[in-house]
Amino acid sequence: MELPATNNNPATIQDVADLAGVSIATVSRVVNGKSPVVPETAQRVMDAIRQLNYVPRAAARILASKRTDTLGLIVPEISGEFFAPMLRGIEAAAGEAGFDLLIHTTAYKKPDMRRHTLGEHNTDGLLVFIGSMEQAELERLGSIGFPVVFLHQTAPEGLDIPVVTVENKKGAMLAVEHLIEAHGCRRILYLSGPEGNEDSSWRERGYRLALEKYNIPFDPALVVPGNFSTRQAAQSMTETLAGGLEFEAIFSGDDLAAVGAMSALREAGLRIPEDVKIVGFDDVPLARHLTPPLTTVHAPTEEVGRTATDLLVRLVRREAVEREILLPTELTIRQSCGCGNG
Amino acid sequence: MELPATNNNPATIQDVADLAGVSIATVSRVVNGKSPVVPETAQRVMDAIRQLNYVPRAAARILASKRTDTLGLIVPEISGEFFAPMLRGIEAAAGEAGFDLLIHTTAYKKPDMRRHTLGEHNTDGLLVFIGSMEQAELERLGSIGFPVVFLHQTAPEGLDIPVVTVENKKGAMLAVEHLIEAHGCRRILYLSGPEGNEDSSWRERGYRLALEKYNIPFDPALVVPGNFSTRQAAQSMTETLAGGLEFEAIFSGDDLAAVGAMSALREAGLRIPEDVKIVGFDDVPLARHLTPPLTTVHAPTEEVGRTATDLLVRLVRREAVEREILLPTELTIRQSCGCGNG
DNA sequence: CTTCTCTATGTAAGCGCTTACATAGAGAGG
DNA sequence: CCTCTCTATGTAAGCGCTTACATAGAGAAG
Repeated sequence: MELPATNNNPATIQDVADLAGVSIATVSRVVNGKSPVVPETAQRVMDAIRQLNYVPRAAARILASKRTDTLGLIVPEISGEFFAPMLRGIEAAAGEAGFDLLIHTTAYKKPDMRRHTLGEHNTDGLLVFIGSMEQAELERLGSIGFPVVFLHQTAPEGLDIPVVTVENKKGAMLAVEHLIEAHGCRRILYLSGPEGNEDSSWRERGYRLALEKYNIPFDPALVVPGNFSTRQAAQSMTETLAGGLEFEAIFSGDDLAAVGAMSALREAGLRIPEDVKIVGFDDVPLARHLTPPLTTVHAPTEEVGRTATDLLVRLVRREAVEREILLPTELTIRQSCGCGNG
Repeated sequence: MELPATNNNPATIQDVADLAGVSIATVSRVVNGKSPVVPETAQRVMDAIRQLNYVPRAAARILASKRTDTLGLIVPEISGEFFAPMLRGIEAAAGEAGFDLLIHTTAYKKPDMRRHTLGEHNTDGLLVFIGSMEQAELERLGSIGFPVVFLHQTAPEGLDIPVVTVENKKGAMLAVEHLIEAHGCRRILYLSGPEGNEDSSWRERGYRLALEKYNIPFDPALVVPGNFSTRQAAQSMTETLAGGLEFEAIFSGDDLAAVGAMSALREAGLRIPEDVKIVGFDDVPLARHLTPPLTTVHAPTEEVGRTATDLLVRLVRREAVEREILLPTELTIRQSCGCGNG
């Protein structure tokens, strides 16, 4: 059996050029669909490419063109439920714009060994999720004008970095107001997110504003750490319950914590929503399937990913972009708040 | 304020060499920790690197060295609950071995535009999840001896590709046997995975073997499509319930489908486990927090990711590897099967 | 039939690294 | 003191592309 290529190495642009009887510049033009190339020539080149199974080496392309056609994504951890839809949005938008995606998670990494895994040397722009990059590195990137877009986090002082997030405050207000108006709750617990988390701060602010609106005094004891984590929320709630704190409802900073809280409540023999009502935030895909189905603030997570990516792509292309995009949230009423057929 | 670099472009190895008063070869040696370099020289180079904020361009490195130090991961979709732990294992193992991770999802992609997003041109090896790569491309990679490891899927005929998966059959048997032995169930429904899915086939086989063992005739009507999807399982179950099919328990091909089934059951007014018992497969993080907590076959998903990555790294280094690794599964009993304090 | 304009293609100079090979000193041994 | 070994460093040749610039024909215009 005759082999198409004489040597055993993967074909290069030169091999293709030779086989097609053209110069490598022409091959490059055909591959990139640029400049004028006569259809016949193009066809010859394409045939040669197919015959040799030619695939352009990304590294050579990048080195020569100074573009990577790759977007970087830095997240603390790809925690399932919440992140999946966002990632889907990012993937889709990046793909449509012709960019690849390099993902890097920073959780559980020893911070000493600072190999620059993602940066200007291997991406055209970076999507940075809340709390996953050092200030110093950010400033460095900012100072060289490298395209960066934040997700769910506004830029630190002095750095002009666009951000895409959701209407946290409004969503939280809607949730808490519903608990107050529709269900007459007055002692509402807030299951907060991680210390310093911006989403959580805004949501707490919305929570407080709703209380204020109905002249319900804010009680710091009712703010319980949930850490946006099922496990930690469950533990917190168990302790809180053991402590004898009284409350009629929970507004959870996110759905994952709500799941943990529900789990703890159930174990303590409390019924939802009869004994304790609960509403979450995010509306993760799973929320509707919980028992009872979780009333929660719907956040357009996939849309956030998509929007941020579009923004980044425009930034990479040096187009003008908005400095902040707030995507709308709305209350999705199911049964955990006491509504419905439950 | 004086700027460290005269030009505004990011520093290259040449700039570092100039500043440190050495040749670029020496800088390269320092950066890669190779060959003998006198400590003083190394220190001078490191100082220069720091001063210039030098970061090696990945593309140049790859082009010159023919190594990418990057592993590719191809998955159909990063569906939350199940995939997160696996990804964590992969990320961790790749990082520890000094590799970056390029992730590519194939779901929802038009198959016509076959840009080779991941391949020998930008990775040293590929981790391929079940059903996410075309046969032809696989054969091409196989023919050039490119390192590939399969996740949850055995290699097609004739291709010598190692696979890492879990003891599906054994796990399924354990689950179904438990339902039969401990709870006296005889009419057990199997909520199957996607058509042709290997995990699902093995699990069904385990299900059948367990039935056989107890002389329970297999009833094809009891195999209901769940598609490993919460939504589709819910829909399927709703239809099945409406059809009046009788059964005492459900063995769900995976936990996500179990969630959907539970949701449908609840809506139909059926109690778990009193009216219908259910056990899942995978033991996703969420399983313990469901109502009632889901009895399920625990699969070491993170370990699968880690093991597969280790295997791939060894393959990349041209070391000998096993052709198939089966990680152990075990039954995690909670309350949805009727056990426990529920 | 020139000369001018285009347009399709070729030429060649890098892009920023790695690495085989060359080379220069410094000791060691005689 | 001269030669022989080493060892630390320098030299330079690519790696496989992109792209500015050069060039060659083919018409169009005079």
